[in-house]
Amino acid sequence: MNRRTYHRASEAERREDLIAATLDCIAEFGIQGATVRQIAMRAGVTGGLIRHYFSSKDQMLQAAYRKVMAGMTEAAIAAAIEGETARSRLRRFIVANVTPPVTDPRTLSLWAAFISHIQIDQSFAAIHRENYLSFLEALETLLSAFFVEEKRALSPAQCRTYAIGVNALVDGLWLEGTLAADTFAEHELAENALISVEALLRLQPGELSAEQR
Amino acid sequence: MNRRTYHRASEAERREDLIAATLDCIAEFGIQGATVRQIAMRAGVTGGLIRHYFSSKDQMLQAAYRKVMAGMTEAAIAAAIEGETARSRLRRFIVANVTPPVTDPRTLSLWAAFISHIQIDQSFAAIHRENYLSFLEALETLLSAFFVEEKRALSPAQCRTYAIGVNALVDGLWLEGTLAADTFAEHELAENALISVEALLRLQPGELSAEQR
DNA sequence: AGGCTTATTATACGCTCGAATAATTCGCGC
DNA sequence: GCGCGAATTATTCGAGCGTATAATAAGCCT
Repeated sequence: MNRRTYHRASEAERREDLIAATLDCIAEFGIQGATVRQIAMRAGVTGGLIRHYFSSKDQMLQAAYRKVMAGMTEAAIAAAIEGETARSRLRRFIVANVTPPVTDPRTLSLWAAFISHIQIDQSFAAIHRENYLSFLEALETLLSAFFVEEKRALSPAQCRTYAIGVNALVDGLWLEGTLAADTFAEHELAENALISVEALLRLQPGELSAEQR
Repeated sequence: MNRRTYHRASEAERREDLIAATLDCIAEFGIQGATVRQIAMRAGVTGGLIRHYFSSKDQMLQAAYRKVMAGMTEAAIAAAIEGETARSRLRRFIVANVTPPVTDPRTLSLWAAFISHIQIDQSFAAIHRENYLSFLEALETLLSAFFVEEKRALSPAQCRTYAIGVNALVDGLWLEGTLAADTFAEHELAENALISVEALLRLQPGELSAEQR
């Protein structure tokens, strides 16, 4: 009757491990293949432990969804705040969203798996909405600061319209660039993104895309 | 021992029914809920029949994926060819892609479910690639004809870059508009799409978006 | 150092899954 | 109108699912 020896981990640590394992399984085998047993094996524990940390498998999936979305927006925002001017911050934000690690087949696969569950489970819809709005707001803030810096007057409504358009463009390029990654060279996508955004905002060519000003 | 009475259908008819039932199940219960038994029940047959028409459940899923994608592109192309000028055809194509039935939560849910399987199963990747390229080509053709009509010289490379950008924008607006449908009024999205595309192509305001010219 | 809490393992249960096979009934060709 | 091929149903199988519960060992506290 030799039981497995094991290590007692802290709650935060263990939860994180389980969520990471969940994402690994979804990315590798799809949401169908992310079974309690597979996830537990990946995390190096036995299946029963999952129910000790999450009241159901579904709750664990929701936590995993939050993790994916947080990772994506945080990466972009982290890149943005490094910029010194509003122009640079906007530029960095856009580029980060069409550059690894955000453009990553695994990330896309995870994102899509959860998106397809929005219709089925309202809890996922709420998580999506939360993240969508916060992303849109971040973009709107960057845009508005940029226009102030450029001394260009812009109504809030106009700014919002721009934010929606830029958001769509960035999302779309992210999709294209990740799904057809082999079609685009590394920075080709980023260049296209900057040129497209500056056109969208009716800026002068180079006003946003040029390396230095 | 009363067996169910049944109707012998033609192969094409039966396959179509089964695929439609498959999509219904995926949309309603997710890809996890699209089980052989559920699908069969939805189609009004028994489970065994599926294996009579498809060598495996996976093959049926692939056929279903093709169906979804074909439906989306066909709807947009059908709208486009009704236009009398190149401008009108481009305009119609764009609007169709951000208007029902293309912008439909069910369609999005199906699309996302399959996208998330691209990484897992190469067969799905091939189907995606096929459709992406054909969509991009259709868009490129429309754009190129439009620029000819406008007597604006454009290198093929420039045209391709535009096609990639417009494709991204349309995809992104489709995503946003469907996922946050309640945020946008019916034609708000279409208007935004036209205005954004005309900015992207560096056209004069109204050159594409205005109702009449 | 030894007891107590509890994180973790182990095992079992009832259900549903995709697939295979056998039995039946439909409907076309003659 | 009947026989025969094949479309369809019915039934079965082993595997794997999520969950529940009991047994166990890890490691902090005093």
